[in-house]
Amino acid sequence: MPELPEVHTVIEDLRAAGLVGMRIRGTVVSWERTVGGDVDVFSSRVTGRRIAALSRRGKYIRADLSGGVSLLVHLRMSGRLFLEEKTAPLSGYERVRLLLEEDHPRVRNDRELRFHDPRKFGRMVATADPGTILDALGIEPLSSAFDEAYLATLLVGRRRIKPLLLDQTVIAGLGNIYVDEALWHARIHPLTPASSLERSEIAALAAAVPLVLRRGIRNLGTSLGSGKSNFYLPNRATQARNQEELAVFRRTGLPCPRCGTAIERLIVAQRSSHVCPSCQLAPD
DNA sequence: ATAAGGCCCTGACCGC
DNA sequence: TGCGGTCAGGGCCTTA
Repeated sequence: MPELPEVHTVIEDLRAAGLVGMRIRGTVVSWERTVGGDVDVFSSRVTGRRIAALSRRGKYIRADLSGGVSLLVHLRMSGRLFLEEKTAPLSGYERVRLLLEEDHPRVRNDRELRFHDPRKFGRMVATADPGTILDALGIEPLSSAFDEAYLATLLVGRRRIKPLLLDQTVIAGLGNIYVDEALWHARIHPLTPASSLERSEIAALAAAVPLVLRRGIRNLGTSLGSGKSNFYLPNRATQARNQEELAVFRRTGLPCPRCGTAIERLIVAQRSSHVCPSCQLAPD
């Protein structure tokens, strides 16, 4: 599911639900690998600590806990976070549950943060040194430092543009959806060598990336798949509506919103990619 | 640095 | 209904 806009939405949901300020009074881990393999170490690092702040870095959710510990959550393909009453029924897909209590105004301990993850790819890591993980990430594409000049420096000597944009150590937060959308906006084919982009194309891409991300955030994320049993919904599932504004992603055979040509699908870096063959000309 | 392929996992969906 | 193949929004690892 989640790329930058979806992770952003999840964090906003948790903040609005009152997660910041709550204290972790215990854990229930039912899939050890989610927490890095050692349940006791994980539990002892987080138990008793207060959630002091929530933030995002790339596709990571970062919860800073009291005592200098940070909890890093990566949702990968199917992870979701729910702040729920402890009496709410379990789905069977909860891999980690953080039992919570509220300090104020009077102590309640009837809620828990549930990490729901059918495919078990997600991770929840407790560490005193989050920089070890987060410092490896590239630039935040919504920061003011991400501009045409900076993007140009990332492209020098590099090969195909799409794998470059998906590389989290280069730019942090883009995934398959928003890369395809940004390339369509900039009229760049995903196989184009990054080092061959012209100045005008770099400028277009530098504008398209934040454009598609901000639109995604405004729309509360993209929710794909159909029907009731969609595993890939962000928390505000019923409100996510960016899928209605996608130009090319998973729109194979449908008309390009700009020129009407049928959208085509191809594989780039083992990921499905979607292009308008008229707007995005393939390299030689 | 780059690219391919395997792997981690489960569920939805489609054709037979 | 069952079975097998394909696909999935991510990322890590190994091999050329």
